[in-house]
Amino acid sequence: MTPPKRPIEACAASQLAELAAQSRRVTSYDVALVAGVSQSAVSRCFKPGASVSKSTFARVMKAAALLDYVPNAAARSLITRRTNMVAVLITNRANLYYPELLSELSQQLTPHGKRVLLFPLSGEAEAARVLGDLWQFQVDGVIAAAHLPATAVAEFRRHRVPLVVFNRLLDDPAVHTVSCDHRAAGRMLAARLAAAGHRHFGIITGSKDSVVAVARQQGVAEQLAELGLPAPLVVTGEFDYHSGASGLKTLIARHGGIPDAIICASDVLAIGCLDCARHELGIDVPGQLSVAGLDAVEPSNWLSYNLTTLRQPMAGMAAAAAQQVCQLIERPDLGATRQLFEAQFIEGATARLLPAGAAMGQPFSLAPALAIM
Amino acid sequence: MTPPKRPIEACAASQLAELAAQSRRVTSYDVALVAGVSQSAVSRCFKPGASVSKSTFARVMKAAALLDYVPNAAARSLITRRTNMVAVLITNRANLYYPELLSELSQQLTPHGKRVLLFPLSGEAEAARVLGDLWQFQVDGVIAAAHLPATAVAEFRRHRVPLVVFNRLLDDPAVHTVSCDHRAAGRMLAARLAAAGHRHFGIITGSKDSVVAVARQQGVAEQLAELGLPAPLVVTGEFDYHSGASGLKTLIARHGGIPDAIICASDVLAIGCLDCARHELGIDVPGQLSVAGLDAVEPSNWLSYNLTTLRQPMAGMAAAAAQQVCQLIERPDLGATRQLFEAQFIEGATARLLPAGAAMGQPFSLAPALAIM
DNA sequence: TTGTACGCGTTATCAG
DNA sequence: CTGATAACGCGTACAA
Repeated sequence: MTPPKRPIEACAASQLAELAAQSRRVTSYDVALVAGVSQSAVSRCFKPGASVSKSTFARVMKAAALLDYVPNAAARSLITRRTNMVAVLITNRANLYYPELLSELSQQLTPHGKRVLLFPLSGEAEAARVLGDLWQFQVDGVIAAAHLPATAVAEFRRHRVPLVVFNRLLDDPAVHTVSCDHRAAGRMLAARLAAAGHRHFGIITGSKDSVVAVARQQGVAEQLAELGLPAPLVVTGEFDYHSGASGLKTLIARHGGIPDAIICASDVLAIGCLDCARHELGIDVPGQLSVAGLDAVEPSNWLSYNLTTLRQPMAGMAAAAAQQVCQLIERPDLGATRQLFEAQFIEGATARLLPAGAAMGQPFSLAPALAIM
Repeated sequence: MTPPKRPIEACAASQLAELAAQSRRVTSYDVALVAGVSQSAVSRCFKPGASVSKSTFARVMKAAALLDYVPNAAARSLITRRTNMVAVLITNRANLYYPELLSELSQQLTPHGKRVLLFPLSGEAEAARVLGDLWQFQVDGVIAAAHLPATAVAEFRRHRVPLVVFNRLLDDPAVHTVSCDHRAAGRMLAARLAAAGHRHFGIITGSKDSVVAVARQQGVAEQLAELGLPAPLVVTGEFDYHSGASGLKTLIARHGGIPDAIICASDVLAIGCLDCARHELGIDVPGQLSVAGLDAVEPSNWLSYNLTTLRQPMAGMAAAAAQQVCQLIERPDLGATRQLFEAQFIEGATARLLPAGAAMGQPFSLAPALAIM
């Protein structure tokens, strides 16, 4: 195959014509023909760090540009066994309440050359079908920010797909995990509120299949028990604004009055509770009632709310998950790690609190509940 | 290749051992060997609507299950020229303010057997690199909910990738589009406010590269001009809560007092403006000032705000975009369509308004501005 | 209905 | 540094 005497442009034009006639797509072979080199030379030009001479590289790139050639990822991954895709399993809830999660994950994966393939999970029943799809795509790794059926982890292992579980702690310790320590967060919040003298706690939570909410609730209950305080009243609804309001009313009815503090399993619940207390029931928050959320979504720090809550370091967690899955893709046999992030306490103004650091042995007017400690 | 006399399970076990030894992955050929059929028979079993006998189908499926076989999408798409992936180009802004967009798109594409491959765009500079990546993946189609560079549309055409542009109207009429009619929405809002007697308008908008915001602002300005009202004062900031507050202060300074109505280019801006007016400046809304948003994100209908705003029918728009791109994938030569959706007016309680329908010729105490009409 | 043979577009190996 | 050749795993005419 001697280099054609005709100028490369003319050569490209005739090649394009032939391509159109046969309705083929542009391949590395076409580029090779136009550039007057072998097909493997073209391939090498598109592989970073391959050994190609300056001059052939230039010819090939020019030909490629003329023909609008791009390497076909499907063909490439057939042989490299890399698709450069990472699957993200995500529930609609996570999608709605942590919009930054997906952006962060994508942003963090891009520099590694990976793209996000989205697998939304609405219900548990869907999981099986979705996983079936998942294997077909031969993704390099998976980040699961959704509830997985019990058998799923074993399946990932069988199919040898690296898995990083996000924001939930499975029983299986051999699973790579990046999560906020929701139980510790619940404990911290309960401790801060108890220290400020609250005795009677209510909890408003969303549907029970949220592992995150359950862990938080556990933390709260544990801490209260250890402090010798009465067990919290628990009301379960959905995770929406309306459930915060109805939860508050139910709690008041069940407790026979306004409890001291209400902890909500999400900020949206807390805001619903807060609005209902202030605007509907005329309750003074935090004078008569302390309300705390758990999430620190954006509206929680708006002036109208200024919610007492806990912030998950979402960006950092997403970055860690991305990092972790990429590492796992390079070295699949790495031992399982559990990265636990600490929630950050946001004081806000919807709960009565002692100044930070005042809880321990300060000469402060201690509330009755503290005397028990 | 006669069917082995050994039970299929034993056959599968030895095959698996061999696979592990060579660290190959399970292929249709392995399944064929275990099931005692040809490779193409296996292929047919995984193609819906192919002609396979009941008995071979059963044998193949059993063998496949024993080996954990799934067809390799990369290899398949090499032949079929379908990757079953749809790229979604999305800005971080859209990601944050319309979290339901991605869920809806995924949900709507799933029944068509398509999955979403995510391409987030932070800045315009990134677009070129992202597009380069995009072609490699050979996606079946693209939904663009981000600003595209002027040359991009031509590139899509050259690469023969079906494109649906979401929520922005390009000049090129030959581009398939699904969008809310933002200009009409702006006009409607301005008209309603003008009808209720507002004369002096302010606009708080986000950065200028949001086509959506620009279109809305145009609509407002046009309508006011047609009604013979003074041109609105415009303040540009970011799209966040804080910019709403600072925008309000700037507007008051520039107007030399409180304007009659402020229209914000997004609900978050409006809420920032509202909170600042009420909590910081002590302005009575809507008594002294009407505030309107443009988006109807979830917080806008919370009791503390109850914002006057316009809702985009996001779910419907997402469904239409998904539908459109799928249709285009089947028939790429379809003529360009522009689907325009109408925004829904949400009265709320942050703007003084006439009862709906009262604007035209009703015996109503007309405000001064209306006399001009 | 089933099997044979080939091609999809690339990367990897190896000899020159 | 370059080119021939062999995979990669599957779908699909075509013949049986």
